[in-house]
This record gives sequence, C-alpha cells and structure tokens, in this order.
Amino acid sequence: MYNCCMNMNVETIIKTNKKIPLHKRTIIHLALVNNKINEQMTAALKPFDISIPQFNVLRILRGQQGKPAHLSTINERMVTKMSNTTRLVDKLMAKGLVKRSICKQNRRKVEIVITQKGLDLLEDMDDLLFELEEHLVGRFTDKELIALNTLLDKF
Amino acid sequence: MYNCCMNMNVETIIKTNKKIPLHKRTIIHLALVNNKINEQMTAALKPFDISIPQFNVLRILRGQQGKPAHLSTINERMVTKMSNTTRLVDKLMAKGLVKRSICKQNRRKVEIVITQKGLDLLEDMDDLLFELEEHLVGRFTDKELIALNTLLDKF
DNA sequence: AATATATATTTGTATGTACAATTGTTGTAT
DNA sequence: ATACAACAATTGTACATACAAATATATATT
Repeated sequence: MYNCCMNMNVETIIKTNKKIPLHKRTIIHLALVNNKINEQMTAALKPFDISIPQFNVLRILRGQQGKPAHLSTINERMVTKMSNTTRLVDKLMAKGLVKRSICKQNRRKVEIVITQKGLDLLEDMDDLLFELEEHLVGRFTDKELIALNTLLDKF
Repeated sequence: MYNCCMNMNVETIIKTNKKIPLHKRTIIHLALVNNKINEQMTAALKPFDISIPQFNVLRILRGQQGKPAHLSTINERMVTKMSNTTRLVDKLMAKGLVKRSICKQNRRKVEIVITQKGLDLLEDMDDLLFELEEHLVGRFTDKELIALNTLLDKF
C-alpha cells in the first residue's frame, strides 16, 4: 500500500560518496525524513482534494468545538506564518468547508467556523490519516518513539 | 546571536492542552524541528540573497569539481523534484553564479557549471554555515547525534 | 475631538513545489 | 526510411510561503 524503503541511507539518497560530518548529516537526515512524511501525507490527502496546510486549518477549527476561531488564533496554532492564513481560509471558503464573518466585538477580527461539510470531510479522512501515521512510525517501538521525542526536544 | 528556545514542547508550540498520541506527536515534532532549522538556515543565507534550494544547487555543482552536471544529475541529488530545477538554475544564471550549455553528445541534455563568482560566494558562506550547523546541534553530544541518526534511519 | 499608535487582516511580489502537458532529441522496430 | 517509444528538459497552472506594504479598526495621548 505505501511506498517504503528499508534503508534510508543519507549518502545513498543524495548520491554522494563522501563521508558527511555528523552535524551536517543529521540536518540533512531530518529534512529527508520530513520530506518522506510530507509526500505520503500529501498523497493520502489527494483523493480529498486538500493540501496539508488546509487539512491543518480544518483540524484546528474542529478542535474549537463550535466556537469560532479568529484568524490570528489559527495562525498561532499553525506551524507556519500569517501571510498564508488569509489565503488558506479563502480556499477553504471556496470549497464550502468553512464560514467566515466579521467579529462584532472587534471589527478588525475575523471569525472562522468549520461547516458541517468540513466536519464530514474530516471524519471521512480520520481513519485513513490515523493509519498513515501508524504506518509512518510502524517500525518504531514505543520506547524508541519516546527516545526520538526526547532527542528532538533538544533542538 | 541565534534565536533559540530551551524547551521545544510540542503541545506548547501548537497551543493545545490535549495530550497528543505518541505517533502523531512524533510526526508533528519532526515538522517543528525541521521548520526551526529552515528558518535559521534561511536567515543565515539571506545576507547572501540566496535561498536554501539555490544554495543546495551551488553546493552540488561545487562537488562536481569543474565537471559540468546535467540538470537530471542535479535533480537526483536534490531532495526535491525536477519541476523546480530548471527554474532554480534560471535564477542562479540570472545572478551569474552558474553557466548553462547544451550537451554536445546528447542535445537533449543541459550542462551546468558553477562560475568563479558562484565559487567565491560559496566560500564566503562556508564558515557561517558551518557555525550555524554546529549551533543547531550544539546541545547534542556525538553519542546523541548517532542515536538520533540511527532512529531516523528507521523511517 | 484630533492625532498618533497598536492591532488584525489583507494584498502584492518573489520564491519554491507538485503535477500534467508539451517540446525537442535520441534510440529502436519494422 | 518512417513510425513509435523513451528520454531530458521546459512550460503552464495551482498552491504554499516569506516578507513588506497597505488598509481598516480600535485604543491611547494630548
């Protein structure tokens, strides 16, 4: 089902026969792993015609449990920056997955809520995405995952 | 000098008070770390008016040691895909950092070499980038870095 | 009240990325 | 020799991202 390689050798992947210093190697390695994850996530979302950032916005909105979220709130909870959020929401609007209105208490703010259509879409995706996440870390024991998280915390 | 946080707590960063399952947490964690690295790399390259992918292309070309590289070769060695490489090289051309010519043996292919200006630029950046890489993994012991690389190999 | 400042969002521009379609060239089969 | 497939690169379109500038509203200052 999934595209997978048994040995993610950094030197092989970037096709060099030089030995890469450990520091540099680690940074490249992280980028490669991240790439692989993104590719598989993108592929999994593709049938739903949704991008990773759009998916993240929807999940943030679902987490609000009916309460509208301001653009700035969405932005805070996203990994990336504001400049996109307006346009991301535009695209979700165009698909009817979210609604937008001006906040009456503070007319500078914009309130965004996920629509039923958006919730239904997320629900359709839940199982598939869960499986993908399981698969992505499928070769790790819980102990190893904890070790990995502990190491990542050092960044 | 560098922007740095002592504790990269995933839940704090994405502002949730829910406990995230280990699998999902790991994947988010990787994205956050990668983001942080990219931000700092981008900032370090900014004074040189060069993007990360452009920098990678230049380094690949320097690795050729005078020998021209075909577009497809560059592409193979990059983390990302072909569609960009043509346009990346266009921009490097515009800055006079690389030269491009059609391969005489096989006129479908394009040969790219780094110019002296490109080599000089890379040399100017070398120290700074080395320091940045050191800094990024500065809180790791070599043993930890090896452990991290070993774990990343499982992806 | 008028002005300045801060906040929230939007818009413009440049860059990078994914995917599909297209162009030009080479190699192969008949 | 012609036709067809394979290959290498380019181009078009849509999306995402970084950064700066602009717009609109609210708050603070005088």
